[in-house]
Amino acid sequence: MNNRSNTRQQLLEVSADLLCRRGFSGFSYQDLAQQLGIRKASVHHHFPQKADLGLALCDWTEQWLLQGFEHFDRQGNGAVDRLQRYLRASAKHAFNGDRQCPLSALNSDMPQLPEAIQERLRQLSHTELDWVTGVFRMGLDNGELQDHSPGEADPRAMARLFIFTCKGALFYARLQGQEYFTQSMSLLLQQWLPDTHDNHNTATGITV
Amino acid sequence: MNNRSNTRQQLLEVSADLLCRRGFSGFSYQDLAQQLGIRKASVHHHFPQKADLGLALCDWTEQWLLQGFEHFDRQGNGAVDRLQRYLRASAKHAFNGDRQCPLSALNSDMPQLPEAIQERLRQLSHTELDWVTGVFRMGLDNGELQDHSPGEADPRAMARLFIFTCKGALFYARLQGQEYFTQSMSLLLQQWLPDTHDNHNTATGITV
DNA sequence: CACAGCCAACCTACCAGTAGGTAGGCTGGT
DNA sequence: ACCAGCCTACCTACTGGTAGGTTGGCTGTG
Repeated sequence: MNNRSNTRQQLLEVSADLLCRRGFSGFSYQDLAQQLGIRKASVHHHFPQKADLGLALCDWTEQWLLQGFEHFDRQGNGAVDRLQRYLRASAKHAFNGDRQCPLSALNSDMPQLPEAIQERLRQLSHTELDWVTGVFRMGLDNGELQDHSPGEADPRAMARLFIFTCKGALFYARLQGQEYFTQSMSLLLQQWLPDTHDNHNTATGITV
Repeated sequence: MNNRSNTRQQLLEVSADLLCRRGFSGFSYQDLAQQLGIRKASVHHHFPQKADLGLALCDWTEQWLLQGFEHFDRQGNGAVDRLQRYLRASAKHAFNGDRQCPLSALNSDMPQLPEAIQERLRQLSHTELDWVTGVFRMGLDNGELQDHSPGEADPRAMARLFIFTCKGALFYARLQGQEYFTQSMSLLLQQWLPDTHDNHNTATGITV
């Protein structure tokens, strides 16, 4: 029984893991070969240049993201619940093994990446932003969320702030303590909950 | 006239710049030597191991931070103005030359850094958090800021959220567009402004 | 003053290790 | 016969780091 290029898939999965742990320039073909028990030249057979692997990792990441979003949409009940699932998944991914999200990882050494990957990366972050924006729009529409700022609420701006904060918190919480990720995201979400009496009841408070 | 170890200072400055642009493992002694017009071995004379340079960079960064904070304290008028100065300085640093803040840069390749540097890094992020916390406490005390969430306002939690968001926004705005940094930080700050009629007047709105 | 000694700062020349990448050969399934 | 998949063997470039030598300015001492 041959693996019928199972190896390629395994390479992608190991790469994705190493990417999150050490960044794109933080792992080598040697690392990949070692973990799969093959030789370095064999890795080059599947991904001739490391840039090819980079592109493939972008595709892999996109699938990973979309699969997550689909899951949150299926299981989630309303906007706030979806966001909380997103946050819980993010925290689990990051803190089980000291990883970053693959997007942040690629973003880290973006300046020295080929232009093709940079463009793909912009596209990826757009995909994520689109989903979160959709969730915020849903929350604003059904009254789960509201923006107390003057003017009309802008779900895209809120989503952007949400993502920026989430990524920053994941990043810094590795250093300062995981509990601060939860704390910060709760504090952010709190401020978008509508003003109700229940809001002062911890039972309905945001718990990520 | 000898430089009387001017070289060491220059090495630190070039290192700090390269750190922000490419991360700690993203530049080499060869790079430093080239930029100063000396040989690689001479760099080793000043910093025998790269870890020594790392530690020295932490000290350098601390001075850089403290100097900035002192500046904001002297020039700033109240809490919100201080925060805005902090944000403007951050944006200027980051977007003039596609740099990260040195703390984020070190944080990026933290896992593969020696323990001594990791500890120093925790200390550094504490220094930053302390200053921002102080500013938030000032703002809460003098009524410039308020937290609409239930329970007593926690200036440290607010400061943490502020910093996380700022770092995340700096990081992601390189990819998505600088203007979103300003937009997001404004949106965050807006929600901590007290509810006044003026708040609906754009003239007194937050502009970073 | 002259001179010896010291030392920071720099140099050339090297090391082992690893990076990404290539050339070409073997093998087993279709 | 073909070819994906894997191999050995190799390349160049570069990494952090070391050994050992040269220079030239400061210093204390006769």
